[in-house]
Amino acid sequence: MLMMDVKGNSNSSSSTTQSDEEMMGDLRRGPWTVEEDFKLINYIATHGEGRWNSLARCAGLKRTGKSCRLRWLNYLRPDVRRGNITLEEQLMILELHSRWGNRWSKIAQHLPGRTDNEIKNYWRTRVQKHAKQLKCDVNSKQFKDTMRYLWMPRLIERIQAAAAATATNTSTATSASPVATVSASATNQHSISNSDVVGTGNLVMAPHGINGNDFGVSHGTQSYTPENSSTAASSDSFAAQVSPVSDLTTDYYNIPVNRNTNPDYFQAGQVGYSESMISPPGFFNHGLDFQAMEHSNNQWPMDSGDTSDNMWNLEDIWFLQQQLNNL
DNA sequence: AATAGAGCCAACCGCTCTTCT
DNA sequence: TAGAAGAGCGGTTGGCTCTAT
Repeated sequence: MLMMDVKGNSNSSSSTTQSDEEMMGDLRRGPWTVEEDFKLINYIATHGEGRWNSLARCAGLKRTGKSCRLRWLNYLRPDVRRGNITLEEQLMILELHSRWGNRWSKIAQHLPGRTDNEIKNYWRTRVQKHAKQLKCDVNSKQFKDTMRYLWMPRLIERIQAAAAATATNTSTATSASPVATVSASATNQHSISNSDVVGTGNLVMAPHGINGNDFGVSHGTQSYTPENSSTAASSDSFAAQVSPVSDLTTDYYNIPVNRNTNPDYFQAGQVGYSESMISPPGFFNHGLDFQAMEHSNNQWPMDSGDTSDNMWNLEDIWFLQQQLNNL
């Protein structure tokens, strides 16, 4: 599929550089074409990234450097992940956002393969939607408490369940295999209990991507063809490779040996979920039957990786609103 | 089957910070 | 040291897709 519309006339950004101005004559905007993607990929493969304005010129792209950079970082990079945000990633986003607010790029550093843009979009479309349903501001203390004391523990439970199911399946399906047996027991060994979640102080989240192959997604193996270009094909071509629900196994709950040089990565001993998610006194005593809620229906927000946009039913919303009113 | 509305996401905008000369 | 250019960030928007009616 070739282009499409070229919208707008000229870039009036205050940050527009002289180099940009020189290119203004026939600058392209809007969606990228397959040919443009090819040019950019091939040029970067040969010359590397950086110096985006000159890169755009030298690559023969009628785009601004900013546009090239954005396209590369958000879409064409070989290690960019696509597909649904997994439970683990949701949990990470909620936690990191509670720390840093809208520091999307900083949050993205802890979610390998995810871009700040993707995380930002996730937040705006999913999380803010739920805040709206609860009729409270996404930045309000009430909403933050709801995230911290309800959603995040809930996510951890779901992650546990998924891990246990994976272990069970692995064990059952290949019980004759000694390797599988070891794997399953290892998973059980590292599984966490509810008491960890609510405050025994043992749970520390390990950074993703330690081995570069987290979540069962093969990074950097996406070979580029016109067919899997964003404009030629939708992200489905990528999404098909990504399990909607993480195949999380043992590493996630390991106390990590800090193999990442990024000082911002969590380390054992730093505040973890267990410490940061202790329920405020009486929070769960306002009539919130967490387990009953789970069993009566499974329609929690961000309830699972493949149904992360589950809508709340009216009963849930009413129920949570009562909790918020009681805070 | 047609249409309206909502959801999603790629791309753009405008600003700030950093690097270079 | 100051100004220009480059890079990066967060906010916003436009259009495509999906879903409900």
